[in-house]
Amino acid sequence: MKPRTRNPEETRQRLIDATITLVLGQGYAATTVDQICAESGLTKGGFFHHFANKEAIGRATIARWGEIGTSLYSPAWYDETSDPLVRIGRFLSIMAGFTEREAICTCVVGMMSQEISQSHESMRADAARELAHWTKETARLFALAKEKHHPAADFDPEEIAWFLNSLWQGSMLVGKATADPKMIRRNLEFARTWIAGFFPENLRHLLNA
Amino acid sequence: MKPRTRNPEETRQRLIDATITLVLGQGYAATTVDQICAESGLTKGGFFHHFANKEAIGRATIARWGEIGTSLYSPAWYDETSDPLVRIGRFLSIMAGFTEREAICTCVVGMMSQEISQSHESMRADAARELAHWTKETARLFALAKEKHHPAADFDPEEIAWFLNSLWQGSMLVGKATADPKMIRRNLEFARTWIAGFFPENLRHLLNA
Amino acid sequence: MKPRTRNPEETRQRLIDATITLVLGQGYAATTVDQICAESGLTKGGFFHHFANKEAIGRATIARWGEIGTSLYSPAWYDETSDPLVRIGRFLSIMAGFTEREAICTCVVGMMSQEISQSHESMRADAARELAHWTKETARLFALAKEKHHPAADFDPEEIAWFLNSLWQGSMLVGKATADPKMIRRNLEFARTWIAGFFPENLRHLLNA
Amino acid sequence: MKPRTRNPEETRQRLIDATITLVLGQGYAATTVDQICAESGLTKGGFFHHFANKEAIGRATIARWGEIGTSLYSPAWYDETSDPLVRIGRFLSIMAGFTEREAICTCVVGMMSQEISQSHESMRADAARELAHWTKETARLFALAKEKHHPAADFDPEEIAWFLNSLWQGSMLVGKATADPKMIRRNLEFARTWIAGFFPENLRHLLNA
DNA sequence: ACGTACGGGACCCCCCGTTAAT
DNA sequence: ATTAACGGGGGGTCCCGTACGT
Repeated sequence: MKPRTRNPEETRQRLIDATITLVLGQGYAATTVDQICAESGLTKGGFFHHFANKEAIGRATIARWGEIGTSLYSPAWYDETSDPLVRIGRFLSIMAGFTEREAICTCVVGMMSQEISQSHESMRADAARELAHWTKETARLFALAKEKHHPAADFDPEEIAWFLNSLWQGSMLVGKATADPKMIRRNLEFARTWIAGFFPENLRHLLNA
Repeated sequence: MKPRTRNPEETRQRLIDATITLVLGQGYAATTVDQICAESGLTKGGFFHHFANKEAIGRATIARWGEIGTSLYSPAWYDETSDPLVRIGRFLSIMAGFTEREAICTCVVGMMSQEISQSHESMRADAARELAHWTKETARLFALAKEKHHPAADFDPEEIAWFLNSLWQGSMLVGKATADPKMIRRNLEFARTWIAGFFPENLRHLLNA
Repeated sequence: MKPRTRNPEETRQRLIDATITLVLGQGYAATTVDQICAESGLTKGGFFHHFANKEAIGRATIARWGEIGTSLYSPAWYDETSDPLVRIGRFLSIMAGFTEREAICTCVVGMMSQEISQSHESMRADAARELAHWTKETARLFALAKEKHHPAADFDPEEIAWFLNSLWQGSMLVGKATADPKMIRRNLEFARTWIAGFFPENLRHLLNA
Repeated sequence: MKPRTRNPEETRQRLIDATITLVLGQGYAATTVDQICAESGLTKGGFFHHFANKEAIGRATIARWGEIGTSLYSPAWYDETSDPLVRIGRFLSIMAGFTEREAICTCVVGMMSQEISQSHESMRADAARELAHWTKETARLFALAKEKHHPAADFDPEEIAWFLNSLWQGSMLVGKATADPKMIRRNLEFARTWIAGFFPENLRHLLNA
């Protein structure tokens, strides 16, 4: 009966982190509030002090995953000193690295999108926002590259970014089902050479930095 | 109080079809046996006569989805009279057509993979098998094309097929979250030109048949 | 794991009877589905097979109480052979007898009305219907008496019946709070003499049969 | 984060007033401490500073309702200058007026009695005390009238008062269920003529003042 | 005096699965 | 082959009360 921490913000984080872990493993619907509580050492009474309902923590989890992604990709997205092509290359490498670092290579936003897009409109919108954010930042890299280096073939940065996003999400999905992370990396290498095709030959090596 | 049909096989199909509908809309975990019964006009007792448990119908649903896919793609996969490149082109068009025909463009296997791959090993294996089947048939087209037409650049048919599969799954996922099927079709067009790049220029028009 | 009875109608009755007991003791809101189950030897799974939700059994309980009342009052309400005044007198005696027979003299409909009339419209309507039924049957007795015996003072049978209903409900309420059933009987005797006042002196003895 | 008022007594009143509002609408059991806090703009901590538990505010609410009643009826109960019969008439008119003033014509004490009389002995006693107080003050009027005007028929002031109390409580109960306040007023008029019957004809007009 | 964070428990509902009956 | 009745056990929500700050 002792409040163990007097740090509500940290408790909130613990709850969200637990949710991330659980959702990555089994999805949103299969994740129960009890599990979240057990994982984060809280009781349900405590849980519902921080989140009005399960959907609330679902949305918070999506938002948190967005932040995690941003910090993961920031060496590519926000390093304004390097050449855009270098940053694109680094971006692909970050994703490839992700497949090696994590036990299960999955995306919370991707997982939840599938389950809830028809049934929980507000969560779907949240997920869509995160995907759009990812795409926008990625598209910005392509726009910069297009501006700086006259591309061999014209392209729309946004369309390329959506293509990459889809490939990435799908690769994680299929990779999880087949339990084959190597395939994910191969897909990313295909993407790298495909992107290279848009730029003059003498610059393509920048993508491999 | 009287059995309404004396056609058990049809009843089984009704149950599976109901499950497909429900899973496409809300995923596997959120789909309840009661909902399946309601959707197919049966009661619990009837359900458990045909399927030992929820997982059993899950597996049957995955298998059924595989059959649906096979019949969907068969004009491309099994038309041995046409040129492989024509069949590849047709294959892409079938997928593009799918985005227009269906209210929600989704794949049962893709959806279930996400949710159950860590928690239900046998279902994961089933899903993986279906994905592998898709890939194998698709890879066969690429192998035939490679055999018939000397490709401009070498490639591994299987790797290409996994790439396509991933892109397709990811496009459906992202398309559902963003509610943007046009993007799916754009992604498929990117794939078409990317594939074209592997073959000599004078043959590429075959992909657009 | 053995279904103890194969008599669903009886099970339903057991549930309703348990609800009556519990509601009489503590009201509707304080009565839990668990208590109802414990009292009737069923599990919650069983309960929700018979009733969609708590409100459903609430409504069934109101209806059942109406039936109980009807059979209680039927010697007065439906004995078409006796003089109306005799039947009115018998009616009052039935109520008075009720205060002696029952451990707690209370009315389910009256209790539930109080709690739910602002919050559960459909239940309120059910309760109102039962009260109106009671009044209608009672008013019919007064109408018969008025028709047969020219009353000393004119009166509206319905108004008298509502008055009696209110007095009866209020007496039970106050009697419960003060734990004084004798007061209820005194109130009913006041009512008897008040009613007597409407009829010629030489007939008044009929009310005391 | 700062105590908004430095007036604890007023806060206590706000809590009780909120409880009155809520109990009138939905009863005691259905009223939660959280609702009381929300209604009075306080938090749980504040609530439990003023009241040890839910029962404590229940008892305070009963007491407060008694005070409200006293001030409501004081023009009849405590105007020692007027004739007792005039005061009795006024008393009935006050009740009739209550049915017109209030959106829902209900009595907190009556409502709570029903719910808690079997389960919360101390609250039942409180409610009984309030009902007895009401009766005592009312009985005093009848005793005064009996003393001053030799009644046509003998009566026990207390018994009459309990009768009136029961009728009043029951009328509010039934009136709420049937959503018919006019009936309540009709019942009170019946009571008025019934009371009149105890006094000589030439004095009865005093009751209609 | 009052707010916030939390514990512990229960409430309603429902879910998956079994058994007996038809 | 299909149904109805029921068991057992969560699942999400909320409720009452406490501990601890301010």
